[in-house]
Amino acid sequence: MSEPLPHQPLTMAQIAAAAGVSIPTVSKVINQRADVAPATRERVERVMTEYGYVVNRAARSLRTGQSGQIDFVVQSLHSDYACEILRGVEDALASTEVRVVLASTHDYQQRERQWVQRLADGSTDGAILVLADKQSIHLQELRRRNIPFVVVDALGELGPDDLSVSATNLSGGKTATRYLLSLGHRRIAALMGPADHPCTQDRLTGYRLALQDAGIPIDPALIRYGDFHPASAYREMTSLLALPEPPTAVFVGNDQQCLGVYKALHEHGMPVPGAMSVVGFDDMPYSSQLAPALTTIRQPLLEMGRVATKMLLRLIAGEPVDTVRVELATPLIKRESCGSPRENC
Amino acid sequence: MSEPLPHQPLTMAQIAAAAGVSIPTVSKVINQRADVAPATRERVERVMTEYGYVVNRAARSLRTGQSGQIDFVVQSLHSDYACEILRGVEDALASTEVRVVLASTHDYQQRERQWVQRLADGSTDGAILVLADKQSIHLQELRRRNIPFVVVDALGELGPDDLSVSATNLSGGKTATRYLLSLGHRRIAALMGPADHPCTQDRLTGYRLALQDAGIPIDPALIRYGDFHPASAYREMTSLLALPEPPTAVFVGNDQQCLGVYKALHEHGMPVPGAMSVVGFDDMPYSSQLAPALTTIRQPLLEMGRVATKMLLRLIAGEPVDTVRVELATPLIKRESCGSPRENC
DNA sequence: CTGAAAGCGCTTACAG
DNA sequence: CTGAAAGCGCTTACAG
Repeated sequence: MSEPLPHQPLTMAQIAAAAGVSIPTVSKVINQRADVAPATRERVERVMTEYGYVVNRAARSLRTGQSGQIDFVVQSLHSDYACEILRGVEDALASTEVRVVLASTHDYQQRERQWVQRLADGSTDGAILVLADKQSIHLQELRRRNIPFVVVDALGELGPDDLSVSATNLSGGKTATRYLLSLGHRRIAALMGPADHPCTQDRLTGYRLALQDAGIPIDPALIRYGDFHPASAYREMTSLLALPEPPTAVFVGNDQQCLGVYKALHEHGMPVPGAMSVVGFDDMPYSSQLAPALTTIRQPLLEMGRVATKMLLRLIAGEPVDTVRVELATPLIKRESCGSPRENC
Repeated sequence: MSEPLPHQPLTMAQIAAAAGVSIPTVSKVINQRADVAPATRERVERVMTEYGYVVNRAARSLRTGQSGQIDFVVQSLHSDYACEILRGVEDALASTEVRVVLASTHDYQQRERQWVQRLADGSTDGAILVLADKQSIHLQELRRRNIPFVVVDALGELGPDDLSVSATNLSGGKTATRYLLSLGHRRIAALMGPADHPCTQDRLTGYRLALQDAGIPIDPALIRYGDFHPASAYREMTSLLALPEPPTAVFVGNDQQCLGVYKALHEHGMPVPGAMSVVGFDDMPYSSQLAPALTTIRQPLLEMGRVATKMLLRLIAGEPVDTVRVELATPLIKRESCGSPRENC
C-alpha cells in the first residue's frame, strides 16, 4: 500500500511500461472499460497500486472537457447558515471524485469578474448557488454557457427549468405560531429577517395563516424586520417591549437573532419563558446551549446542501432530474424558551 | 465589454486567426512577455476583449505543471474558527488568480485517501493546513511530494523549516488573567479547551505566569479542560461552582465555551459579572451580542488566514520567506462580563 | 519581433 | 482483446 513514491509524478506511460502493456490499455483499466482481459486488468491494477499511480487531472480534463470540480457560490461564508450548507455539499461529494471550489463574492465587483472568468476557463462543471437572485450575474453567465446549477434558497423567482432547494418556510412559520397559540398566547410578535427575503415572506404567511385560523386579528405593530444578525433583533425587541400592549411571545427569523432578543429581554429583567416565550428558526448547534435552551424550527441546512449537490451531479452527468423544486421539512424542536403567558407572574 | 459570447468556449487559435497572428504570439501577449510589438499586442488584446477570451486552465496546467489552486485542509468546517480563517485565505487570494479547494477530512479515512490522491493528481500547488499535527498524514504526503504548505495553529511541533502562523496564546492568557487580577480577583479559574492543544498549554502558561507575578498560588482544582464546545464548559462550570471555595472569575478557552458557562451561571442564579466575571478567547461576531456582552481576548483568525496564504503564495512562487513562525497579537476586548469580586453582593 | 514545431499526459475512435 | 495514431489547448525553446 504505502510504497515509497518517487518525487516526480508518475505518468501513464511509466505504468504501461512497467506492466508491459500499451498506454490505451492502462487508460481502459482506469476508466473501467469492459474490453480488457481479466488477467491484463489485474496486472495493470497491481502495478498501479504498487507505484501509487494517480491520473493527472489536467491532462484528463483537457481531453474530456470536464474538470471534476464544482463551484460553491455564496456572498459570504461568514455565517453558520452558509457553512452548514457547504458541509452538506461536501458530504454529498465524499463518495465521488468531484471537488468543491469556493467562490465567495463578498459583494466585490472584482470577484464577480474573476468568477465569470472561471466559468469560461473550463474549470467548473457546475455550481451550487446560495441565495441567488434571478438577476444575479452568476445565473446569467451559467445559463449562457450551459453550465448546470442548482440554487439553494433562491431570492426571488427563478426560471421554470431552474432547479432549486429550500425548506418549507411557510409551514415552519405556521408550526411556530400554532405552537405559541397552543400554549395560550394571543399577542404573538414576528421578528423576522429582511422584509424582501422570500424566506421571510413565506414564514410570515405561515404566521398570518395560523393567526387567522385561530381567529386572531393581525396587528401590524407586532411584525418587525431585522437583518438576521443579533443587533437588529435587539433593537426591534426593545421596541416591541415599549409597545402599550407588548407581546407575550415572539417568533424570531433565525436563531442568531435570538441572541439579540435574549439580550433585550435580559436587560429588561424579563425572564424567558416566564415573561416572554421565544421561538427561533434554524436550530443551530449552539441553540440548545443558550440559557434557556432555545425552542426553534429546524431548518435542515446540511441536508439542503446535500440534496442540491446530488441534483447537480445528476445534471452534470446528463441524467434526468425529476423534481425541479425541492422543499425539505421544518420540524419544531421543543426546548425551554416557551411557556404559557404570565406563567410565572 | 459584454459582447454576446458563443456557447462553445473559444480557443487561442481562434483569437490568433481573428487577430491575424500566430498562436505563440497570442500566448506571449497573455503572459505579458516583452518580445511583442506594441501594435501587435494592442491588436491581440482588443480581439481578446471583444471575444471575451479566457485561457483554458486545463491546457495551461498540463503545460506548466501548475494548477493555480491551493487546498484548505481542516478536519471540519463546522466551527466559526475554521470559517474565519478561510475567509482570510479568500481575502488574500482575491487579488490573484489562485483558487481555494476545500479539503475537509471530517476524520474519515476515505477522505484522507481521496486527499492523498488529490496531491498526486497535480491539481494542488500548495496547502493551508489548520490544526495540523506533526504526524498528520497530510503533512507527510506534502513533504514527500515537495508541495509547499503553511500550518495555522499547529498541533505539536513542526519541522524546523515548516512555516506556521498562530496567535500569541501565552501572552493572551497572561493578559486575561492580569486583567481579572487588576479587578481584584484572587480565585480565578481557567476553563480551557482540550488539555493536549498547544493553544491550551500556552494560554495556561500565561495564566500561571500572571498568577505567579501576583504572588498567588496556583490551585489545580481551578484548572479545567473542555472540548471548545458549550456543553463541556457547562459541565465544568457547574463543577467549579460546587467547590468549597468557588472562583469569583473564569478565564475561558474560547467564546463558544462561554455559552455553556453563561448557562451554568444562569441556572445557579449567579449574575455576570455581579457574582462571576468571565473572560473568553477569540472575539467571535456574536460575542458582543451576548447578555452580558462578553469581555474576551481577540484572536485575529481572519488575519491568520490571510498571513498564512501570503506566505504560501511566496513559497509557491519560489520567493524567499523571511519568517518561519508568525505570531499575531491577542488584545483584550473589554465589554460587560467582568467586574470586581462581590461588587453586587 | 514573429511563428513553425514539439510536447505536456491523457482519452477516444479505429484498425487489427 | 490490444495498441498505433490523433488531438484536446496551451507554452516554450528555437530558428528566422
